[in-house]
Amino acid sequence: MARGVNKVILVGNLGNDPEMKYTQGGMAICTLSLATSSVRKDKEGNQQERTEWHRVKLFGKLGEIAGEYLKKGRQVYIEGEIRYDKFTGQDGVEKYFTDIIANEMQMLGGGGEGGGGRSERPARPAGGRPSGGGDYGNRGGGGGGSAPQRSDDPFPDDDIPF
Amino acid sequence: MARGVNKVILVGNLGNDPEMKYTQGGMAICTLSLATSSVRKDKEGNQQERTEWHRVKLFGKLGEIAGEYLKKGRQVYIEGEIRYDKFTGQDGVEKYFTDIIANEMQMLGGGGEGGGGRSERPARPAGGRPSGGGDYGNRGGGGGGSAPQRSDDPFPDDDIPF
Amino acid sequence: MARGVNKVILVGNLGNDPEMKYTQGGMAICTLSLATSSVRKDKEGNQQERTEWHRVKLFGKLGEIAGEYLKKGRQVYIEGEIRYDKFTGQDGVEKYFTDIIANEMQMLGGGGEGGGGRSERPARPAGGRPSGGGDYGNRGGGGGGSAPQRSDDPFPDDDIPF
Amino acid sequence: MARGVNKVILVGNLGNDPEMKYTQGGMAICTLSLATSSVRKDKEGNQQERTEWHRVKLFGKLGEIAGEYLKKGRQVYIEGEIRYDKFTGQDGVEKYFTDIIANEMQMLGGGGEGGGGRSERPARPAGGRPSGGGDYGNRGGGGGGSAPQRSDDPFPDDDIPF
DNA sequence: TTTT
DNA sequence: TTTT
Repeated sequence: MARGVNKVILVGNLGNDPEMKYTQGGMAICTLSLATSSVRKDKEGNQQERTEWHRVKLFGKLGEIAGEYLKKGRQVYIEGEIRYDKFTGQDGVEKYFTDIIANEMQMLGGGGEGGGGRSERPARPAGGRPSGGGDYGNRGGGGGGSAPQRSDDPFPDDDIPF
Repeated sequence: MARGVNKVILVGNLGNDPEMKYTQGGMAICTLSLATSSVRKDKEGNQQERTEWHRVKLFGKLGEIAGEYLKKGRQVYIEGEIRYDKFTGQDGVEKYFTDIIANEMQMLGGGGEGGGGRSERPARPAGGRPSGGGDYGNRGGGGGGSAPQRSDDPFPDDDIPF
Repeated sequence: MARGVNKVILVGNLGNDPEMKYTQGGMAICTLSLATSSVRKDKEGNQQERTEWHRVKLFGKLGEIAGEYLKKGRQVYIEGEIRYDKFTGQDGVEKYFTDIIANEMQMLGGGGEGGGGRSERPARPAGGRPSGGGDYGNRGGGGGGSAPQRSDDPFPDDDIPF
Repeated sequence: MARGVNKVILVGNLGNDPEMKYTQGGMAICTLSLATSSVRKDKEGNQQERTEWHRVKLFGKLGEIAGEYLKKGRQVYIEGEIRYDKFTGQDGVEKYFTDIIANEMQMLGGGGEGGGGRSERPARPAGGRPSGGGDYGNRGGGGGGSAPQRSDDPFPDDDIPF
């Protein structure tokens, strides 16, 4: 449920390979550094390029897929929401972070499913449980089997003609 | 899962009260007629208004909420996807329909929960099944509530669009 | 200006080469056939694929770029709005069309600028005037030269820090 | 022009009246504090509400309209892009800011044009220049010059924060 | 058929 | 700091 809309849509390229972490419960947390750039003219009429680097987080099953298939340089579509966080460091200084919490991801430019091949990174650490379960960032995360790559399903029940 | 992105975002006003139907399995199908209009200048520089009427469908729990709380004239935010359908009438003529299949809905302009009050329309026909937990939009679904249910012909009435 | 929001975001692949037409005033009208598909499980648990074919129109400068650089099979990002039209044929039968009127386009998957090379299609017919002018579908469409590939500019004036 | 997509869509309520500033050139800069909140269940199954406060900036004509018509508490639709900035304070400490740069705005919930009445704040400071035609959002702009341009290396690699 |  |  929501009071309001907080939606982000990004198409960009990865500046680095994905970074993987796992919660104690074994849930994947994948962090991407994603560049979107645009060109405009400044006051003197010169071309000016500006790049925004987005910190994108993908949780659970979606994070695992991202960690397996994405690599530095790849182009990706991300849909999610903005989350602002504040931490106070040991030095007592407050630090602010802005993350994009993804709820959908699409690899672009071909190579979709098997395309470039999986990375060598292990998909999950020993001891992790089969994901899916106790998600806390990923809305939905289909309990069951398949890997929908999206956590919104417009068809809640399945007796809909398809 | 998806190969591609098909996303629609609408903010508009209802031209009529929602229309409710139910599958044999008891799933709600709510249809909205939603207006979005824009003004531009034509070649002569005159203000020209144009209104698009979107046919929006909401299924399941989301459809029930829409049917209960929305009314003619209300402003609403819809997120969903475009679906094109073709039916051949008894006269052999093909008919084309474009629907927006909603996966998120937000009532706008206050009155959200108790606001204008529920409509008098019955929320569900006799025999319908109870409809699970309370959540706008249906990211995820799964987990808690109602079980999927089979119906032999999910769309008994639906060879009559509109 | 608008009373409401009517926004579409698509990522898909072209089913065909772009079709080009030109108004009497010389403005380009480019039509794309764009596929977005999704996979779900039906009631029996089988994978079911469904593809939507969107008819996308790009006007003016944006249409010329599309006509030059896009080709059958290419993946593209489109942002625009839905427009419903009704025509009555010579047989007296009403026909309905749904178009996506693009206001932004991004070629995906590399090959952006020079990528696969321009198509052989002429960019503009003899006698056409240098485009840009008499737009009727394209909001904005910079009168003069430049090729912004987007018609929204968040920086209306240029004394903005960049 | 853009290499990538950086798009934000927000529907929320203003936490305060808009703040207006003006550049030396007289261009308006309107800053909004916009709340979007969502409710989910935490691990214990309790309802947890979380609110994000977005800092939204609107420039030029759009900023003037926002400054005149918006007020604390009003609900608004914003479309724009994310911009990350870093400033170094006089104390030598780096500070990070995330702004949403709006390119479209829609007041929601009625009261659109004359609704609540204009605020008492002056619309523009003395010396400001007049600010062009009247249109919400600013599709269009453009006019001027240059051709698309390639940048040699769009991805200067990995001097990326985070 | 809505809304401002 | 908003809203329901």
